[in-house]
Amino acid sequence: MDVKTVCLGMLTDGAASGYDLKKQFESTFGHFFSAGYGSIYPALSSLAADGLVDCEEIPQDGKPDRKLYRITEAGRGQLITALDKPDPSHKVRSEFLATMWFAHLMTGEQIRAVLSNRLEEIARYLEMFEQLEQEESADTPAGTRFVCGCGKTVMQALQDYIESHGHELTDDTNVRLSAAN
Amino acid sequence: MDVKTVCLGMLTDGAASGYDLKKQFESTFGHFFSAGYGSIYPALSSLAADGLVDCEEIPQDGKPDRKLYRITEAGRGQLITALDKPDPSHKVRSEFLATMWFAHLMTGEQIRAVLSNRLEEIARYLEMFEQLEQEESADTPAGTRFVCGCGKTVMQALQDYIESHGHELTDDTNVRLSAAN
DNA sequence: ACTCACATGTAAAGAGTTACATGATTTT
DNA sequence: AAAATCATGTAACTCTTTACATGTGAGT
Repeated sequence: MDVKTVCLGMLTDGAASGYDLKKQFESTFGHFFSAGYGSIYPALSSLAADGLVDCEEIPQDGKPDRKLYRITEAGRGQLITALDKPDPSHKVRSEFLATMWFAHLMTGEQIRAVLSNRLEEIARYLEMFEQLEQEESADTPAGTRFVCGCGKTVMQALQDYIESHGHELTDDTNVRLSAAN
Repeated sequence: MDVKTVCLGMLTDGAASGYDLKKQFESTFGHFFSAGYGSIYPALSSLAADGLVDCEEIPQDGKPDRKLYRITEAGRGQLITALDKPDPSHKVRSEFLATMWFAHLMTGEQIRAVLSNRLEEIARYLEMFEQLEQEESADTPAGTRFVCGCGKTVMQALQDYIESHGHELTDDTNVRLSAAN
């Protein structure tokens, strides 16, 4: 599943512009799938060229025309086909964990900085999840609840782990540093 | 931090070949940083060209010469510089979660297949973590323990969440399907 | 007989990120 | 006065993935 397919899926929620989709990539999708304008705009153009979405141009003054995209029947069919894969990937690419793997080559100060920055980002995500939960209503799709629930659970587990085991990294480094001096 | 830097870091553990590094990418690093031969071999060549690693060619019969790489002092310096970033990224790209977001467009059968495949992969990782824990000794670096601990904790949280909330996805779909028929 | 492990590498293709280019309106 | 929001898009660059290319030896 690429950016094109995710955009197509987002449009099942209603018509939207590339700018609108970007906001969704930053908020709700942010913790598991990111995309920038450089992927989104070409994706929408390509979907339109394939007849999977329709585009309505809405003139505006002072800004470029707003392009409102709507999924077509063909697009819906294509999306349902794309969703029919029994083993979708789930990939993590973490410079954070790679860095921590080599913690013995760092100073305690460096490690603490990395850890505290990570905790800050986790806290930002957790705040977002809590806000999303408050906005939830009876017609919030089960998929949305599930994915946000996964995100919240995983972030909390990570937060707990860093808070309870992070010190082991700096303790060890300090031992090594004092032994070396 | 790219594949080159991670390879450099792996070599602080002792000399290794590209083939050896690949095995480490598949096992211990597998859950947070992956790389194939197509990235590893060019990375090692490039590191050697920059004098960050030395290469010793060991003739073998029937197989290509084994190329044993060792990190140099320059390489160690470069690695320590690369590690000095206070905010390393931690990115997830999950087709799995994207698929589940759109669960209302899928059948209960499709959803159950996706969920059970995900649980199987999680179980494989958890088995690996347990085996690694048994192999741990007093001189296992703190970084290794920490990263594996993170992985195990997060995987368990995800497993628990899927097991306790997965049915909400299929329940909802069944309601929708029977309402539609 | 077949498959797995060992062992290296290249080349093309695919995908995404970053930087650039432009510019009005609203909020701080 | 500065920064953020709205709004679109391209082009170059970086990086990874996949497919190809080759071949032995050991285990099942």
